[in-house]
This record gives sequence, C-alpha cells and structure tokens, in this order.
Amino acid sequence: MMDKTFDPQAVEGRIAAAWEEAEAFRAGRPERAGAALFTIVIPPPNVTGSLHMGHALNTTLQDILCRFERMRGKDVLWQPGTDHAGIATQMVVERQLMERQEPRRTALGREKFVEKVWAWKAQSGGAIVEQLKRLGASCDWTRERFTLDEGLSRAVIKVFADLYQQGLIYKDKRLVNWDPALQTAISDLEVVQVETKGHLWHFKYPVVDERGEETGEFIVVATTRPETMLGDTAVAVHPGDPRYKHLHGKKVRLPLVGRLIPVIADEYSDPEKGTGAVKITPAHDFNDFEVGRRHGLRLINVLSAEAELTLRDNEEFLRGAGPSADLDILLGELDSLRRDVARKRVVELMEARGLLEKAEPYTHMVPHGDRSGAVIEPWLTDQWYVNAKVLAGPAMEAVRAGKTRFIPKNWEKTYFDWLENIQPWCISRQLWWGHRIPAWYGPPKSADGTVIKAGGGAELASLSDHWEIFVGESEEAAVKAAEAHYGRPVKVIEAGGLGEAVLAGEAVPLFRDPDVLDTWFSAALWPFSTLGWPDETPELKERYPTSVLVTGFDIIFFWVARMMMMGLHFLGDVPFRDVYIHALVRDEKGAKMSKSKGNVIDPLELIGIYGADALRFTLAAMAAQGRDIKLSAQRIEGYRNFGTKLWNAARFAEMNGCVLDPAFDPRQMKITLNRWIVGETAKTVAEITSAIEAYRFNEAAGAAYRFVWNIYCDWYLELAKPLLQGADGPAKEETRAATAFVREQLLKLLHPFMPFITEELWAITASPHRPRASLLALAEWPDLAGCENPAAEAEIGFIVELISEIRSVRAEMNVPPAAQIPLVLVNASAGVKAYVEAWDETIRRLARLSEIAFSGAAPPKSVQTVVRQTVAALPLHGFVDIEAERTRLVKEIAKLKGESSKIEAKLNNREFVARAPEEIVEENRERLAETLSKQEKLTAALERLQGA
RNA sequence: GGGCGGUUAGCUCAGCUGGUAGAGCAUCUCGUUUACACCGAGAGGGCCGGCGGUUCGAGUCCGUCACCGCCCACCA
Repeated sequence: MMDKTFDPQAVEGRIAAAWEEAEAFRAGRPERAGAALFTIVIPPPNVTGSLHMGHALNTTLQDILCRFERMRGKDVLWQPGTDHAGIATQMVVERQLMERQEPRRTALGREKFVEKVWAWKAQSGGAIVEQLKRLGASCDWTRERFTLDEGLSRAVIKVFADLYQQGLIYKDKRLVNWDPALQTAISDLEVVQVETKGHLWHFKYPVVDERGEETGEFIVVATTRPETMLGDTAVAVHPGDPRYKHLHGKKVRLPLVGRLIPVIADEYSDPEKGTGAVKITPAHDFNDFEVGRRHGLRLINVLSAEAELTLRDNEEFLRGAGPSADLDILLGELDSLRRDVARKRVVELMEARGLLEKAEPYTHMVPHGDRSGAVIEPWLTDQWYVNAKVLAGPAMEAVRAGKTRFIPKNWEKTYFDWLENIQPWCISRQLWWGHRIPAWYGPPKSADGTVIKAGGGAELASLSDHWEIFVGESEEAAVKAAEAHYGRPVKVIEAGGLGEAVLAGEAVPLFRDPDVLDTWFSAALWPFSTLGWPDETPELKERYPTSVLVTGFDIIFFWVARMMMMGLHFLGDVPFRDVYIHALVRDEKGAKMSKSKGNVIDPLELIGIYGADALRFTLAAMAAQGRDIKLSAQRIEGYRNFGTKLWNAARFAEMNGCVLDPAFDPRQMKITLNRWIVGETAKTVAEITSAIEAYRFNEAAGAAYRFVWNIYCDWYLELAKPLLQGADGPAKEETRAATAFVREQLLKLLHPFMPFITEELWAITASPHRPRASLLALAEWPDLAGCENPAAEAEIGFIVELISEIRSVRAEMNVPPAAQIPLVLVNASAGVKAYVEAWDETIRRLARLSEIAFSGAAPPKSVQTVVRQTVAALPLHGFVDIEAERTRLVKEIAKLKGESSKIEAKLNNREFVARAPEEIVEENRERLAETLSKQEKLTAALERLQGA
C-alpha cells in the first residue's frame, strides 16, 4: 500500500543512485548507436560556487531539454564541468589563509600558494556538482571537466599561441582598468559603474606669457579627481569655443607642480560641460590618454599599483618645474598618500593658494571592480590583448545568417550592439590561479646581434619595453625559438634572478610571463575544449556544433559572444545552433537576489522542504520568455501539492488494480470514456511536445498541470469509478488498462519536469509480473497520434457540462449538499437521452440527484438551466426560493442578451460579413443561435415562474 | 545620452501567427461521499497604463505619452 504523500527526502537519493548505477545519462549508450545526437554543454559554475537560484533555473531548463530528447530516443550528451574562476577562487583561498592566520599568499610564494588552491579545490571545490545532482541534473558525470584540467589547459595554450602567431593576440602598453585591491588588470566587462556622490572642484590655472610670467588671467578647469592634477600635461579647450580662442597655443602654470603646460585645442573638450576647459591627465583617464596621443603629450603616472601617490618616480618631471614648485610638500607630504587622502590634501593646498574657485556637490558614475568592489583606476601597464574586432566579424555574420539563433530573438540586438563596438580584450591578469601565459621573455638583441646585458632590478625594469618575446605551446618550444633567435644557449630562470644570470654571461636568460589568463578566455573554448579539442575526438567531430546553449542574459558578452568568436575562428563553425536566454530569478518583490540584501532564497533549502521536483516544476512553470521570475515559497508549495495529486492519482489506480498490460492497444478500446481520456491525452502530448521544442517551458508545464489535475483527476477518475468499482467484466478490464495506460503517459510527460516522483511512481506501479524494461529516464516519449476522438468528446463533454451546471445551480439556490433532488430533462434529443442513460448512475452520484427523468415539459416550480440546447429542470419544491430563482434568471438572461446583441451587431455589419473569413462568420452565427435559444428557454422559464 | 523589457483580476503572472479575456494564490459559501484536506464543489472579482492610428474586428499590430525595471556608454 502506497503512502498518502510522496516523501522527497526519502526517495530522491535512492532514485539518483539508480540513475547513476544504470549509467542512464551516459552519452553513447550502445543501444542508441546511430540515433540522432543531442548535445548541451553546461555553463560551468565556479568551483567556489554554491547552488543559487540562477543555477537552479538554468539547470532545470537544460535538464528538461535533455530528458525530453533522451526519451525521444536521441543519444544525449549533457557535458558537465566547473570553471576555475581565477579571481573568485584566489580570493576565497586568500581569505581562508587570513582566517587561519597562515602565511599570506606573497609570503608563501607562487608554487606553494597554487598548491594550496588545488588542495582547497580537492576538498571543497566539488560542492556545486553535488548540488546540481540533487536537482536531478542528468549530466554525463563521467565526462566532468574542469577548466584547469590537463586537456583543457592544452587547448588554452594552443589557442593563445595560435592567436599570437596570427597577430590576433598582442602585448600593449596602454591604460587598463586596474583594480588596486586585487592588484590586477581586469577587462571592461568586469567594471561596473556605480552612481556615487562626490564633488566637482573648480581649479584656477594661471595663464602665463612667453617669458613664463603670469598674466593675471586664469583658466578654470573642473574636476572630480583633484589628486590626478599632479600628472596634468595640458589643458584642452574646444577649437571653436570663443571664450578660449585667444589662449590657443598659450601656456598655463600647473599649480603646486609649477610646470608650464600647453593649452591645446581639441574636439574632445565639450563647451557645455564644466567650464568648457578640461585638464588633461593622459596617464589616468581613458579619454585624456587619447587626447595625449593626438597631441604628443607626456604621460605622467602619479599613482602606484595600490593607488597611492608616487611622486618620487616623477622627480624629474617635478624638478623640471622651476622655482615655484612646492617640491618639499609634494615629495615630503603628499608622496605615498592614498588617493582619497591625497584628494583632500590637494584641495586644501589649492584653496590655501586661492586657486580653488568653488566646490559643488556632484553625483556621477564611478567605475568599480565587480569582484572586489574597489574603485577602478585607469592605469598604464603592459598587458596582453586579443584583437576582438577581427574575431567579432564572423561572430556577427553567423547570427545574421541564422547559423545560430537567439531565443528570444530580441537578444540578438544586444549581441550585435556589443560586438559592433567591441574593444580590445585585456586577457592578462596579475594573479597566480589560472592558465599561465605561455610567453617567455629574453633580453633585447641589438642591431649587431649582441645580447644586451643588464644590471640590477631597476635597470631591468627600464628594459621591459624591449624584451624579446617567445610564445610557444611549451617551454621547450619557447627555448628552441629563443636559441634560434639568439644563436646561443638559453637558460630558463625565475624572473627575479635575471640580473645575475645575464651578468654570468654564459646562457641567455629566459623567464616566463608571471601573469595568468582571464578566466573567460578558457571559458570561451568550453564548447570544443570539453569535446576533446585540439585532438580530433569522435565527440568533437560528431557533436560540434552543439544543439543548444542555455544561459542567462547577464553573460551574453562575457561568454556567449566570446564562444562564438573562438568557435568560429578555431573550428570554422558556430559552437551551438540555438542560444536560449532565460530570465533572472528575483525575490518575490522583484529585487535582484544578493547576499548583501539578504534576500537570497537558497534552492537547497527549498529542496529540503518541498523536494527537487516541486522547485523544478515551479521554475519551469514560471519561465515565460522575456520576463524575470519572481519566486515565492507559496508558489512552490502549490506545485508540491500538484506532485501529491499525481501521487494520489497513481495510488488510486493501484488500489483499483489498474495494471499496465503491454498488449493494450489504445486504438482498440470500446468504452467511450476510455476513448475520450486517451484522446485528451493525445492532445496533451502534442501540446507539451511542441511547447518544449519551442522552448516554451511554462506552456509545457501548464499543459501537463491542467491535464493531470483538471482532466485526468477531476473528471476521468471520477467518471471511471463506477466502472472500476463495478462488477468484473470486459468494461472493468478495459477501464483498468486505460487508467494504467494514461498514467504511464503522464509519468512520461512529467518526467522531464519532475524526474524523481515520476521515476519513483514508474517503479512502484510496475506490474509485478512484468518488470519495467528500463528506467523511466530511458523510456520512450509518448506518441498517440491518431487517438483523438471527437465523438467521445461530444458525449463526455455533455456529461461534464451537465454535472457542472447542476452543481452550480444547486450551490446558487442553496440546496443542501445532502439533499437528493430529481432532474427532469425537457424534450431531450435521442442522442442526449442515450448519453444520460449511459451515465445515469454517475450523474446522480456526482450531481447528487435522486433520479433522472425525461419529459415534454418542465415541472412546475422547477429551476431551469440550459446545457447544450437541452433544458435541465430541477423541481426543487421544498427548497426553491422563488425570489432567488427569479433574480438568478434575470441576471443570466441579461448576460445572454448582452452577448447576443454584441454578436448581432457584428453580423449586421456588412463589412464584417464581407471581409472576415467564412469560418469566423459561421462561428459567430452559431454562437448567436446558441445564445438566443438559451435566452429563449430561460425567458420561458422566468415567465412560468412568474405565472406560478 | 543609446538600447531592451514591463504596465492584464486583491497579489504573482500566462495570453505564440489579431477573431468569445485565463491560471495559481488570496477572498467568500459549502462539503469528514474511503485516491488525495498538500482535498472536493461552487462563487465573486478585469473600460488588458493614457491618447491616437491601421483593420470588418486590437490585450495582441503601428505611433505617441506617462510611470517602473534592466543593459550599455559617460570620472570636466
């Protein structure tokens, strides 16, 4: 005997183990040889991660697709894995070291630290994978990959080396987004603009004449960053701005520093903004950098990696300023100040000198690192870049040509907009956890072929712009290339020991770039690196391009676009045919879930309370395209109840001996009721199938829900009770078989959405004599084409409507539920009579009637209603309240009148009759006739009531 | 500043190619009829944000305005 409810906690683990044991999710199962292929690569979650709602939604949708296609007979590969997540992981381990008061990263050294990270990964890195399994993800876990795996690393190194040889990866010295907290460069995408309240300070820069004497005139510049003024090398005005025309070519004295800097005319300066004159700090502002480049201005870098003032490095610049420089203050007091402290101090100094015109409150956008939250500094460094512009062309073209489809389509625009304006992609990170860049540096070779010898550290640094670069897929390859280049033996050393090695003069020293690659660089290769590339594996050959990518819109730029670029460049084809972009999961008020807001709903907690199936079904039911999901526990509870309903329907079938007969043929049934439910099932199969094919998950879930609850349970099982509980015979046998058959179909239909409960029911309801041929996960998707049955629909439809109508009237007339009353059908047609006689007992039970009679006229004092043209009269005698009935009829007639006059107006409109499709016109005529006839009958009933 | 979405029942949302406005929850009334109270029966509740337009016909298409949300760009 089954329990009354399904206990997810007790069952889920066991079911998951059964799947694993049977290797149900393994790609390339022998019996599927030659089957159509279906491939999805999972968006690899961070190893540091724990399951959040975004993962839960993402995983659920992919799993629905995979289970659906697997049941349709395809050979499915859902490729799982995790991402090493450079910055995030390094931060986690560093924090851990700090908490345990162990030596810091820098104290440990690179090798030891990386070892620690691997140890951490081995111990707690796999948590997310276990959590995905709890959700029921049917990945081929035997193929799990990690972006730092040996194989994937090989792919990364090869891609880097190839792109370098092709000139698509290059090293450049320019401004990058520098994160002073993490001490690394980050890409544009990792910078978030945050609205920040600050000030706009107006500084007066004195204008000087040819001899360097101040003329008494000032040019006023506005800035939000006073501390960077120490690195100003010009003031720009718009060429057409009349206010400043006379100053073109003149100079101003940079306050505090004292150096003379030019006033330049440049279109960049906007007369509308600030004072129309803008200070130019090429080393600390992206726009200024460009202006500086146009005008050949010097770059004065006044900030350190920690974003502290480094004025000593610029002594030469400061000393060249002449007598008015506040050298002592600059070098003594300001040097090494943090940027925010320096800002205040510079303002004070300017004010003290009468050069602060005004300071006004000002709200503006300030760039922050998305991981560290630190204010990002545009900073001049050497970094590696990918020429994304070249790779973006084919990526756009492929989508334009329809080789990859975005669903919903409107995301294509977002994709195009970004790619059209793409900037060089900074891929080097000053971290230790990640793929180390396969570039080796050697000392410069002079024109005459001699290797330039270098002295100590400072001298080395000054040479850094001139290193020879050797990129290779291995150290051996790089050494070989270097030896060929220098014509001398080469020795690989640590960067720090370079000076001595060179001085020793024996071998040419070579050292490897200490930086690692952006995590997204390896992620961009995921669709082919996980399939074995650069090896020509069978999987790669057969499964690339993959079928579909399922992901959130927040990583279209980070990931989707880059996979497109890399896939097209290295494989010559798109990485996936479809990209299904799903929504964000928000809290019930619509706010983005975040740890800091404390509104995060933990999927694991929900799974613990309601079970994985309930959570999955909820997410699917709410996953309408193009809209965020606001999740509430109440909703999940509702779908948990749905599971219970399904469970009890199966339980009922079990109690009534409904066992599946494999020989059962749904097309050979005799009983109308059974034909009807199989017909309804067929409709539902078609509906769910096409909805999943079109990624309309909510519609598929909705169709399944309605069918199970409102059709199978509410009507079929109720109507089947007399047959199931009646005397033995062919009708009972057929109904038992049909009940079991339909249950089988809905377990299959629901399996992609609720894999655990359906698999469990599949096992429980197996016939004791005939065990299941396979797990439900591997069973065949239903195909009931040709089982629709309009005749059965007409009959059962009438019965359902009749019962509903009587129930409604009874409730409205306040007839006590216990009261059994008679029903009289007036002038019923032969067809209706046949229906009713066939269902006499059931109608009486469900509508709580004492008897059903046929007559040529409605009995006096009866309440009347119309069901599909037939008047149904309930002689209520003792119960009827004439007033209440009159009110009910008047109301009902008014409603019908409104409806009929609307249709009449439509049909009287010649244009409508002439232009609307014939079927629509016909439909309206029928509706009018129906409405009028019903109206007539109720009006007659009302008149009789008044006569009585 | 550029772009994308949203505005439908008290709440949360469906409504795909224009053709009788739907669901879940909540509310109200009733029901211990052995599958299920995580249940059953019934009811109430909507000028589909405003204004124009196209059309025989608009929640659905076009324009426009308002408000809400998101993305991109922007340290004067």
